[in-house]
Amino acid sequence: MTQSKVDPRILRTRKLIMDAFIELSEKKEFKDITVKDITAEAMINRATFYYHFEDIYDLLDKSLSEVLLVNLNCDTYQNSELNEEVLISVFKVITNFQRSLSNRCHRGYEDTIARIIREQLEFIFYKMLLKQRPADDEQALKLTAVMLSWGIYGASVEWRRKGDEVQPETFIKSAVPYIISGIDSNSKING
Amino acid sequence: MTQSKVDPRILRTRKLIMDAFIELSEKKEFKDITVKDITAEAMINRATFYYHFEDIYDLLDKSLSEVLLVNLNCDTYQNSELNEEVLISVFKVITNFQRSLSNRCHRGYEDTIARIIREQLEFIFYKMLLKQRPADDEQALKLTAVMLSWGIYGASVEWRRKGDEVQPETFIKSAVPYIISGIDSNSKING
DNA sequence: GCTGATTTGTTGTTTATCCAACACATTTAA
DNA sequence: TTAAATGTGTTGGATAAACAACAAATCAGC
Repeated sequence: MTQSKVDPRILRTRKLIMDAFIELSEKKEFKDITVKDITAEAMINRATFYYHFEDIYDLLDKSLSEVLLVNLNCDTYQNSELNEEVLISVFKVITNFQRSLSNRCHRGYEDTIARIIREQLEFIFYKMLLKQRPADDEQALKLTAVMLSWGIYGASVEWRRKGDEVQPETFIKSAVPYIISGIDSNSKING
Repeated sequence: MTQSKVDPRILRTRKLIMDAFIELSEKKEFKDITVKDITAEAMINRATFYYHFEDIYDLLDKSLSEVLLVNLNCDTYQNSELNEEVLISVFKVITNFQRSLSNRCHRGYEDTIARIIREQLEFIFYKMLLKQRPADDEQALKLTAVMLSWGIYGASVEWRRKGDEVQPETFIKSAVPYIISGIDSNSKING
């Protein structure tokens, strides 16, 4: 999966940069953070930053992806079934993640964040579907993953719009059965 | 004072190593910590460790020196007088420092730790005396600093021996006037 | 004792990082 | 508007760190 031979300096430096970015994000808004701030906090040269990232938006992208991936604990999900329990669990992770982000004041970058969340969801949903139904058409599974990711993300937006009145778990539970029945029991498609 | 041109990589790596060492010291005893453990925690190569430190004892030495120096807030002391207030303050720092060390289980290295503490005390006392009495003989001031450092350290040993019954402040206050009167008012020596 | 495994230091070569420039864009204040 | 200051992104040459391989010391169990 991941390259086994990657220079430790690269891993260390990426970690230093990302940690510095997370640290700064808790103090300032994203728009007020400069590359210089980050490299100073990370104790690395500014040129080194550009060796690893295109620009600060690329860093935002990759940092959030990684944090989310860790939260989603990808290995766990990839080895379990895409059932009601998992969908509820994923929804809870997403709502938690967005709550932690809003504390860190990334206003104005909702689109980027939304894209990152959807991409990650799509990625793990697709992996799970592939394992669950290896015989099915890949394009169909891919599209299913896309729709599920948009659906889950949309639900989280709706949940926030309602002002966090109910628990994420109870909120998503009302809709999940409709989704699951399409995935779980209606298995005669392409079968 | 310090070199103005030192490669940032050196500072960063030293910090990574020392932080890793402090981190590990909170989990294991010193005797159970290997160079490999430290370099793994610090995310650096083992060879790099030997580029910066002679061995693990050298690291212990330099780490404790630095931590103590930060605690003593050297700049502050160097710009103030060597009076009763300062001596009490220094004594409190030392007792606090030793308490934090005993939590970290460095048993068997009391001698090394004692030496480090005395060397640091001697260093700042000498600097203060030099400023306070620039006209006096340097060797005499140096010896005074040596005796003061041993005295303060010995007092901390005695304080621990009594089982932390009294506050460090009240403990040292009983003896300080005798010390101070020799430094402060009896200024006709060499004068 | 012995054997295998682990740790300790060392060395030559490769590579990621540093640095000092540089041109260009953006902001700030006069 | 202009000028000074600050931030962005790039480059070539210098250097610290990584790596692999090594001998030697230390420690474990037999």
